[in-house]
Amino acid sequence: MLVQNSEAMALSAALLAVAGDLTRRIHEGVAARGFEGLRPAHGFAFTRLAPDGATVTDLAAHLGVTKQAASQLVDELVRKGYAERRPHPGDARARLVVLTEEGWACTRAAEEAAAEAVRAWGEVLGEPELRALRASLPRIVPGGPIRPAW
Amino acid sequence: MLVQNSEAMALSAALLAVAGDLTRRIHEGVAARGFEGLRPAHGFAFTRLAPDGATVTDLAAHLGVTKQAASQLVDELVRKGYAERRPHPGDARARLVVLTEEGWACTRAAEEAAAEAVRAWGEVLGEPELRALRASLPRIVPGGPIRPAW
DNA sequence: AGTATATGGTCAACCTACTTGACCATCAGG
DNA sequence: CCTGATGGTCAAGTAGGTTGACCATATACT
Repeated sequence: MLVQNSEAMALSAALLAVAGDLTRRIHEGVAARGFEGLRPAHGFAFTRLAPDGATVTDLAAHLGVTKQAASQLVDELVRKGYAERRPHPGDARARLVVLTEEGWACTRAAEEAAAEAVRAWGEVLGEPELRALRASLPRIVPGGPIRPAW
Repeated sequence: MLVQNSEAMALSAALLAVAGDLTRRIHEGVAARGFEGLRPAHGFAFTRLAPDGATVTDLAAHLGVTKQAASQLVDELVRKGYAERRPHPGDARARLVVLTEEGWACTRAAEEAAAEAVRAWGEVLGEPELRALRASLPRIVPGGPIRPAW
């Protein structure tokens, strides 16, 4: 029992360390590609806006914050030229927030940075272990929202 | 290349989702065991204080914040009865922050909550995959500090 | 149709965790 | 001893979030 708990803590600590490292690497990689003044929270917003845009309320639910906070975040993205608010087709109350071309470029930069980080893992672990990770992790929290958690 | 990037994103997203889920489960598990009013950041502080205590400056470095912020966090832990400041043996400037008995109880609660979460993973993945995870993850960021990262 | 209620969004005020800057006490090296 | 570096706190400012009030539009119910 004591051993089991300490094993669980070791696994948990390693996971959180890797997650922290990944977040930092993506953030730095994005900044290094010229997209500055962005925080990780913006990245999580991008993942929701990317496909077809989203409403402020959708975004708030995705990020786990109030819609007021989400609205402020959108303000910031709009001010910096990464997103824009358009009228919502089929609901005059709502507004559809979509990425600008600059927003898409930033999304691609984040993907490149993530790929770099994952390549670094591959060099340490080797291909088979990396594939095992790729197979295991998505099964743990299947539909899990990707958002800041602490 | 496009495939590689999107694979990397899928792996990254899964990892962040698992990390977020783990953080949430530990937090809720600790609260469910009667330790309320604690944020995840406090947990990260506990992991540093646990062995033999630490100075405020040590703690600040561990958490990646200023020593003033660390000091405020210690104030809070002291006020809630989880830690206490003692004179530092061998350095009259410094003060050693150590866990109280309540602090140790909370640490054990966090370990139990983490063990519960990991057990849930085991039920989804099966023992072999879980062991593979336990073997792989610590190799990615060997000495990585466990701290909030976004 | 007509009213009532729910929903999307914003404005304003407040809260909290963190920062920067100044400062004091103590340590360590000449 | 001085002198600079280090551990720690106090005070004030900032950033990102919250709660609460409010308007416009959509949806449901007679």
